[in-house]
Amino acid sequence: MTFSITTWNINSVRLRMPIVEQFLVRHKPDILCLQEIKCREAEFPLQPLKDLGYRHIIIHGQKGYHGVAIASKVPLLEDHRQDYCGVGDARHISAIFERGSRRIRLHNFYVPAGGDEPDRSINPKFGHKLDFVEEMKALKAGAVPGISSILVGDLNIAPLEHDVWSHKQLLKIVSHTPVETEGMKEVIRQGGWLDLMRHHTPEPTKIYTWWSYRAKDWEAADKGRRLDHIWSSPDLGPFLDRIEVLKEARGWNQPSDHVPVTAVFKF
DNA sequence: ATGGTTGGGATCCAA
Repeated sequence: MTFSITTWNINSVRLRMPIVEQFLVRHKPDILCLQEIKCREAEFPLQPLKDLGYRHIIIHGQKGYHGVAIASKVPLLEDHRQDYCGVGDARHISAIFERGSRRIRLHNFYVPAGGDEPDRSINPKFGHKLDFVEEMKALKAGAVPGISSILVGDLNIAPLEHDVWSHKQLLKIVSHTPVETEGMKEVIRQGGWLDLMRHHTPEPTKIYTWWSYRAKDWEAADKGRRLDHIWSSPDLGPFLDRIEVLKEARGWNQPSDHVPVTAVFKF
């Protein structure tokens, strides 16, 4: 039995439904996790997803900013939304699903970008990001015996040297500063998570999932970063068949600045 | 060292 799950920061789901549908028709993941939907729950375009077989949809929306959603072909059980940092942002949604005899807890995150200045004393947005990451350290992949875990999302941190186009040039750039990358490594270590993308494609192979809108020619410059992630509890590691980073989606009409990342399991 | 683009929704903020 196979199972596939995609994470994609869509940067306005209403504007980008044409490419969401294009992706789903071509790639048919069992579950699609979206971030930055930038709409309220009532404004979310449910019908096009239901028409493609994604009948189980849960949304944590917000007017204009942030927002996360899970669209699934398999039923979603025991869903909840956690308010990280207690500021009322829609940045997390979670559910349990079943695949064969397995029960899996899925978390979908949109971690704060953190602003431009990597100093919390002058940039509160960077402080918010660090606090958010600190709170994520409590999330344990093996929290409930008999239930596996998958964590996906736009985590807005590129933790490893080969997760960015230039390690040296990005050390003082928000998303790759040591306090962020060490924080993320602690979230992984303390939570007992497995970084599935690096399990499949170890360093020093470069992996990017985001290319800035600001580059004149994103493809020629290729100054990307790995900001989007798929983690799991270690028990699922042996069943990972492949990871697909759909770089071509960055070149589609009216693209997101992030591309879809898919994990395919063979159980 | 600087400025570059995009989206939402309001004429600026966040990314």
